[in-house]
Formats: sequence, C-alpha cells, structure tokens
Amino acid sequence: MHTAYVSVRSGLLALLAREPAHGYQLKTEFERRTGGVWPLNVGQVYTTLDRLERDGLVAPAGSGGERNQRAYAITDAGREELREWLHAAAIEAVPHRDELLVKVLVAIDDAAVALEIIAAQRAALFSVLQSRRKAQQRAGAGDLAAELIHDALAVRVEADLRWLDHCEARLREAS
Amino acid sequence: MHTAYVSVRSGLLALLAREPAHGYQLKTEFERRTGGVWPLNVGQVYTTLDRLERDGLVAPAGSGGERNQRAYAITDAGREELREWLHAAAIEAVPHRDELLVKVLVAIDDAAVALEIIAAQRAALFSVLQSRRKAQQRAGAGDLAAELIHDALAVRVEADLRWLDHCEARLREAS
DNA sequence: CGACACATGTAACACGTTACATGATTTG
DNA sequence: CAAATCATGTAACGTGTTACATGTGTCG
Repeated sequence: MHTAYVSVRSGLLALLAREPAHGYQLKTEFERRTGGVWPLNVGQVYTTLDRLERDGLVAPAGSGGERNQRAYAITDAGREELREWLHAAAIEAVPHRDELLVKVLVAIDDAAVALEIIAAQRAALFSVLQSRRKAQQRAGAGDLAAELIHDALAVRVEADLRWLDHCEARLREAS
Repeated sequence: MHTAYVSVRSGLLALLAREPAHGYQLKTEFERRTGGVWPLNVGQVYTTLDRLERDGLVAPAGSGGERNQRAYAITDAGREELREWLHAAAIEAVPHRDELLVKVLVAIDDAAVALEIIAAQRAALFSVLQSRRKAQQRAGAGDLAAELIHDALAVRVEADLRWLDHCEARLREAS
C-alpha cells in the first residue's frame, strides 16, 4: 500500500486483528473507540470490508452463520500489512499536500494578500479551538478517547498558529 | 463544497484567480510555488480543470487560441468559492479522521499494545524529522516556500510528539 | 401494531494519483 | 535529425462519503 490516506480501512483491519466481527459490530466499535467524535456510515464499513477481502487481508469467518450476520477475520497477510501500517510514520517525510500550506503558499508572491490570508487563518484556527473547547466542556470529562482527540486537535492548532506567526515574520522581514 | 480535501483543486483555482492560464502553465506554477517539494502530475491538472469547469468555477478564456494552448479564467462563482476556502479553517472543529489518532485509538484498550505503538510512532516521527532536516541541509537555504514547508512539518511533528508523550502519561496513570 | 435498533448491501459520486498516448515546438 | 520541452488529454483505479433499499428481531 502506497496510498496516503487509509485510516478507515486500516482502522477496521486493526479491530478485526483483535477478534472476528461483522460489519455492524465494526461500526459501533469504531465509533465507541473514537469517543463518538467520528461517526462512521455503516455502508462504508461494508464496502471497505469488500475491498479488504478483495485484497486478501480479511476472510469470511465461518463461525456458524448466526442470524443474518456475516463475520470476517483477519488473515496472515492482513496482520502483516497492519503491522507495517502501525509502524509507518503517520506523517511523511515529503509532506502530503496540506490545506493550510497550500492556502498560504499560493498567495506568497503578493505579501499583502498573504498577510491577509494568514490573519484569516489565524482567526479561523482560534475559533476552531474555542468551539472545540466548549464542546469538550459540555461533554465533560470521562471519555479518554474523546479527550485525546481533543488534545491532539489542540496541540496541532497551536502548532499551526506558531507556524503562521513564523510565516508572517518571514514575510515582513522580506519586505 | 463540503469536501474536506481539496488542496489541488483549490490551489489551481487560486492560481487562476491571479491570471488566466493553461494547464501546463498551472503545473509549473504550482510546483514553483511549493518549492519543488510537491510534484504535480500534469494529467491531474487537466482532469481537475474539467471538474472546475463542470462546476462553473472556471471558464475557457478565449484570449486568442495561440498555439495549442487552451487558457482558462476564473469565474465570479469561482472567486466566491475561493474566498470561502481561503477563509475557512484548514482544520475542522470535528477533526478529520487522522492516521496518528486512529493508530493509537484502535489500540487503547490494551495498554501494552498502545504503549508499543506509541513508541513505534515516536521513533518513526523522529526519523522523519531527521531525514527532513538532512534533505533541507542538502538543498540549502534560499527557497522560501521549501523552507516554510519544512518548518510546518517540523512544528507539526513536534506537536505530535508532545501528544504522544501526553497519551503515554495518561495511559500510565490509568494503569 | 408501530417504532426502533440490528444487520446487510448497492449505487453514485467526490478528489487524488499514476500510467499511457499523442502531437507541436524548440534546441543542440 | 534527435532529444528535450511544451502541451493536451484519456483510462483506470484508490479511498472516503452519502443516500438509498431491504429485511429481521425486539419491545412497549
């Protein structure tokens, strides 16, 4: 796999590595583990399972076809690919095309425009951070997954804000 | 547009907002502005232009059909959508499914496994940071775009490393 | 019975990406 | 002339996402 964006696919594979499961189960498990922050359309689970089976990473698990459930189990090839994915860096050395970077870079020739975009992005990021904090306060503590997702968003927004400051400084010193 | 990942599409739109251009020109411009760090397959430019035209965001610019070039210009609708995109936060309040988060969250039930993944990710991120630094040293200073991309990667990797530390602490205190 | 959760699946489309085919123009 | 660059385009595929259709079991 050389594709860059395979979170759902690999996430489901990881769940199946723990124990065989059927589609609907995977949906609820995925949502539970992500603190309800990432709803997952059930339909996507089934199409993803088809693709995983096509690639030989999962296989139907006989396990007595109870009710109308169709369980899947991970294969050896699936375990190997999962292992690789878990150990691969989540950020590539050649950074994946990125919204924030593109927004700033396409404007960088015109310092005035670039500074305006930087200001707009700074405001937007602040607003995201605030609304996220409110949502987290409403939810209250307790769910570790939801908390960790919140923290990840926070540290990243802060990183991006620092980067925006840095960009602005570079632009100003250049003019 | 409610789609989350439209960097190429909107990037090209932003270039066309500056002045009409034809496909090949857009490819070279995009790569120049991103310091050669993000090569862009020409074919993608043409398919993207088709989609932009289909959506009424760009239109063929007559401008004397010189050679075999087919120039495009941004439309009013295109300007409006570009404006929205530039002002929209590059990170959403409900964070987009994210590789690093998923990698950790799917393992969080089993503290031992989670700690192993955290360690692996920490190592992988360090390695990315180092190889990126070497690449940047080889390239030498001079290209602002390439430098800014490098800086963005650096601050983000550092943010993710801090988050991994945080996760580990939470896991240890829970056990 | 009616509503709701459980359970599976299909169809259509989004953007991103690569590989390939084709020709005109410039330059050594 | 040969090679490189300029220039356009198609075909095929990848994952992610939504909307829709269909049926079963349970519980008030």
